[in-house]
Formats: sequence, C-alpha cells, structure tokens
Amino acid sequence: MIVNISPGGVDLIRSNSRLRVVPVVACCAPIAHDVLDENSASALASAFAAMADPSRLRLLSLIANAPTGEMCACDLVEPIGKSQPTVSHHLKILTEAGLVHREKRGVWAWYRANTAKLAELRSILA
Amino acid sequence: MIVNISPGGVDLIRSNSRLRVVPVVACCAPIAHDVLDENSASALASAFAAMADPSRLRLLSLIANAPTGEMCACDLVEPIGKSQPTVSHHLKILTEAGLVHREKRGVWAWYRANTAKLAELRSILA
DNA sequence: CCGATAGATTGACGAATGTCGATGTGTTGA
DNA sequence: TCAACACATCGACATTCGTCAATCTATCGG
Repeated sequence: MIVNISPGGVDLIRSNSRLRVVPVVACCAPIAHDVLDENSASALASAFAAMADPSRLRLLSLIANAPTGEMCACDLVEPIGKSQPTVSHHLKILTEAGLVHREKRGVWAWYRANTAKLAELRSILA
Repeated sequence: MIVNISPGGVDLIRSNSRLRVVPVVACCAPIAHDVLDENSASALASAFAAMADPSRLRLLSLIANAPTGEMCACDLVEPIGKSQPTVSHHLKILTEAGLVHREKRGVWAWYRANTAKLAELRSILA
C-alpha cells in the first residue's frame, strides 16, 4: 500500500506487525547492504542486547583473553565484583546468545569465546 | 539539561531525574586483546545498547541504505510502524550513541549514518 | 499574523532487566 | 553415606526501557 510521497521522494509501505520472540542467530547481510526485515532485526537486536551490559562485556573479554582459550566460572566471579548468582546469570545470557560456549567438566564449568559468532556480528556492521 | 564531561571520557547527561551514560569516543582495543576495565565496558555497553532494539536497528539500516546517504525523519515513521514520538525517541538514542548524525534543514530533520562509529565498533569485536 | 506542518518533549504505563539472598542440583573425596 | 564444593535456579525488588497520546516548539506559505 503506497501511503505517501515525501521530500525524500520515497514511496512508503506501512507495516504494522510486531515481533516479540527472539531467536538468537546469524541472520543477515551487512546493515548497509539491505534494509533489515523485522525478523532479522529482532534476531540481531537479541545478539547486541547480550553485549549491552558492562558485566557481560567484561566476562566476554576475560574469557576471550584467557591464555588457554578457556576460563573456569570459578575464576570469573571475583574479577566481576558481583555475586555468584549474578555472574552465573550473565554467563547464561552470553551462552544463549551464542557468544560463548559452556562445557561442564566435573564440578567446574569452562567457558570459551565463540569467535565465529563475534566475526559474524562484525561482518554485519560492515 | 546539565552536561558534565568526566575524566573517563564519558558524558553524564542528566535528563529529568535519570542519569544516563553515553560514550563519547572509541574506548578500547579489540575485545580479545585486552581485558576491558569498567569504564570502557560501560561505554561500550552503551553503544551496543543503542543497537539492542529491533526498531533502532531497522532505522539504522534504512538510513545506511539511503541512496543519497541521508534520510528524512518524515520517511522513517511509516516503515517502522510505530508512532511518531516513538520513532523520534529511537532516533534520539541513535544520535546520542553517535551511530547517526542529525541535521535540521528547515522543517525537516535529515539523518546520516556514522560509518566511522560502525567501523569502530566492528574493530572492537575483532 | 495565521494556519499548517515536522518533529521534539512530557507524562504515564506495563514489560523487561540487573541484582541479591536463599535454595536446589549435581559432583567429589573421605 | 555424608559433607563440602561449584554452579544453577528461584523469588523478590528497584530500575530502566519501549510505547503511546497529548502537548509544545519551530518553520514555512500565504
């Protein structure tokens, strides 16, 4: 439905639907190569939301900088300066967003940065 | 509105009774090259928070894909499918985050993507 | 001036988020 | 079998966020 002609000379199409649920996946071409549809925008927004918190960014940074490539959760609580449940909560969000990978070994949980996911997000900002 | 420049390089903008932190400049090396300190993490988180909403991502995408390189705000309301105040609100957040640049010409507000800022964020994900 | 228009601001609201203490779950070693 | 430990989950709370209707502020044409 063509609604309006404005100074930009663009025909506008109204779109009313609203998306609430949020799959966290790779989705799309670089942001300047195609206009994002609503599904892609929601998926991308979820990924960025996972990085929109200082504690989570520092966790991601700590994990990505681990000399062995992985980091025990037990070593992540103290440097973040938040309670253990809070750190656990943030690690879950990072994991569900696909930014880190979790592996339980014995009593400990080991986290590893997902560099492919980071590269993917990077390419979308191109 | 009172604006303060803190030694950390962030603007503390007091708006109504709320205090919000907005990054002014690039802050740091790639996330896997150094562990983020708290100030850098907060600045970075603010930038990602600006992109952590589907409507804002679509606005950014629409602006970045404009053939002329800029987009009139009047052409952004319809495609987003939200009210004019809501779109104005999102554009303000994108502008304050440095992701887009606003230029008022006559009655219209023209927005242009800040590709340098996008490149900056991209490099941080390296 | 006046009326029309673009868009920013305000105030209000429900929803989502970050945080913690308390508790639950699973593993280890004695 | 049991106690200690690592970590996840739950319940609650205050704060922040996205949204809209109503309103305000400029700017333009006549």
